[in-house]
Amino acid sequence: MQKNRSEKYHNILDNAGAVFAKYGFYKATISQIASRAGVADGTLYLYFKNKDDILYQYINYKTGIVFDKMNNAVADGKTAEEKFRNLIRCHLQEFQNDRNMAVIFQSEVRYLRDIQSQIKDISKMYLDLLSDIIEQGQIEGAIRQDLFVGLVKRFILGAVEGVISTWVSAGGRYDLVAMADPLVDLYLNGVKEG
Amino acid sequence: MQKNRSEKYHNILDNAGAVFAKYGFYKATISQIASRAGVADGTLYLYFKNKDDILYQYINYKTGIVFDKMNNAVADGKTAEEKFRNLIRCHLQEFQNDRNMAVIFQSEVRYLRDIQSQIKDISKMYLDLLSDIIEQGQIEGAIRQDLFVGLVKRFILGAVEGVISTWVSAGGRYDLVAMADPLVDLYLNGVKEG
DNA sequence: TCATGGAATGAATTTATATTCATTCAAAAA
DNA sequence: TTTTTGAATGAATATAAATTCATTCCATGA
Repeated sequence: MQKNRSEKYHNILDNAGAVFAKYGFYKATISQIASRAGVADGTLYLYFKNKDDILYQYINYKTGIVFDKMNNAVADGKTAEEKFRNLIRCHLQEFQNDRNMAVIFQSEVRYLRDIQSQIKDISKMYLDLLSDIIEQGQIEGAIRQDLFVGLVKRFILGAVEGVISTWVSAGGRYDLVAMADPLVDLYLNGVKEG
Repeated sequence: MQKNRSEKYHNILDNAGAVFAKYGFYKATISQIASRAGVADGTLYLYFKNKDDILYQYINYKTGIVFDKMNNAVADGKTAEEKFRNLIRCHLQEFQNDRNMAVIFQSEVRYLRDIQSQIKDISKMYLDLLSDIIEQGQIEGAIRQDLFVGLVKRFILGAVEGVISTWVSAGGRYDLVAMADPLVDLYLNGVKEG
């Protein structure tokens, strides 16, 4: 039953994620995390430098996973539209699969900003993926030329985050991934008749 | 030079906003706020119940102002498209005018969620305005009938918030309101060619 | 069976800061 | 000028929780 170092590290990280998601970083206590992880308070300090470091490691770890999945999703598409649809679907899928992560990414905006220089920055990677997709789409003739690309990228990311945020607030009770196609339709065609 | 009760109250509120925006709610201290407002620590407790109450009052106050402006902006438009454009422009304008507010609304998501039942909820009001605009637009024949309205509303709000968030991260260095028209164009027409 | 060393423990310590309240101040009234 | 009264002060207090570290545990190997 004894776990190796990595298993215990990830066990603490997972439970920290649950506690951070439930109470928020500042209201969460070391004791809550330790007791949920089934270890003593002091044990956390064998694996992490301090409380901040727990959140830092958590975000870094989760970011790495999502990072890879999104890159793969995009690589799986051929046309710009396929790549784009894959990216949005993957995004929704990953956040639906890990609600704690979704809550933390959404709630600890301030913290994320403070550390985003030392960490793989998921937003930056996302925006870069979108740059490539848009450029490819413009070459293919599938996407308008007269776009302010910087704005379009923020527009797209903001809207997905908004949709995820609503899903989180609703307690994750509906299928988030089902939003992918209607969402892509809105991005592509807008809301105007005709 | 002595201020009446209301002036002093608002002076504390403004300075609290600046400190919350700079350090975040939890890292901000009562002493910082008091000293920035030019009063003693204890004085804050003559005007506010406790630290939480300061943020609560701040949000409530700012929400009320923005609330009214947005309602007026929409009322000033005639067609759905005018109303919509006025709303987006007003939104960007108000947040550009008050960067501290923008930062706080963006950073204290968790806190906002925790109190949003006791407070005028700006998101809810916003989504309700959008419902009306979309419905009117569909009647006018300017907006598609085949829309999932719940999604469209979150899509729109999310995208504006994303654009504001980027502006905040960039230190508010460019003109946010200039984004209104290109943004509305994206909502209406999407990114697809043709 | 005993000895060893690294891991885990959790009570005690430290630190930080929110909050209180006895005291002071200052404006207006007498 | 003196008194009164409510506001303001800020040093002292209370509290909560992060962090430390002397002690205990336990798996391993002699």
